[in-house]
Amino acid sequence: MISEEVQRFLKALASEKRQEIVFLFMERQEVKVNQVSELVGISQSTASEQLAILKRGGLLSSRREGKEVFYFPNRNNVQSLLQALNELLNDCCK
Amino acid sequence: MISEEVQRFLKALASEKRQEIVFLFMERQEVKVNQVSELVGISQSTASEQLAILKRGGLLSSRREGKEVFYFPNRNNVQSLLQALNELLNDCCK
DNA sequence: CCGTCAAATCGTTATTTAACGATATGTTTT
DNA sequence: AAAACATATCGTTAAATAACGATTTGACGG
Repeated sequence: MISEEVQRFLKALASEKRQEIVFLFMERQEVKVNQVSELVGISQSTASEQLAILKRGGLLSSRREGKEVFYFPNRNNVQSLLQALNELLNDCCK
Repeated sequence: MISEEVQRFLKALASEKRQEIVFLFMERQEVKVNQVSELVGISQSTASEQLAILKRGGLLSSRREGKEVFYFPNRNNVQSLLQALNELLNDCCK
C-alpha cells in the first residue's frame, strides 16, 4: 500500500523524542551518539537505538571516525521522502 | 518544539491501518464509518476511533447526514500541514 | 415517546514501542 | 594482545497504542 521506506520515515517522525533529536541539527551539522544522549537526556543505549530508527527512516546518515560515530541529516533522502509523501497524499487528500 | 497540530498529523499518519483508511479516498470522496469498518476489516468502534484520530490529525473532516456520518479529506488542511512539515524539516534536514 | 439504526464512548485486554542497565563489538593506543 | 573508550545489541520492564465487545448518545420514523 505504501512503501516500506515511507513507512519507516513516518514512524521515525512520529515520536517526540526523535523529533527532538532531529531538531538538534538546526544548530549543528552532526552529532555523536554521546552528545545526543546528553543533549536530549536519555541513556546511551536509547540514543543509539533512536538514532538507528531515524537512520532506517531515511532521515539521518552516519559516518564513523575512529571510535566515534557521527550522525547527520540525509538531506537528499529527506527531500525525496517528503516528495513521495506529498505525491501519496495528492492522490487521496489534496 | 513542534506544534500540537503537526504532532497529531504525524502520529495519525504513522499507523498502517490509518494509512489504509486514508487511501480509501483515492477511489471515493467520502465514506461512512460502517463502510470503513467493512472495507478495512475492523470493528465499528475501532473504525470510529481511528477516524477520530485522523480527524484530530487534520487529515479528515466529517459531516453528519441523518444518522450517518461521512468522513472526507480535509484537503486544504493537509496541504498546509505538509507545507508546515516541509518547512520544519527545511530548518534541520534539507 | 418508542424502536431502530449509525456512530461515539467506555472498560478491558493484547500488542507495540520506549527506555534502561548490562553486555558485546569495534577501534585506537600502548 | 590488553586497556580504554564509543557505540551497538540484548533482555527485561514500563508505558503507550490498538482492538474489541458492550453501552451510550443522537437522529429519524412510526
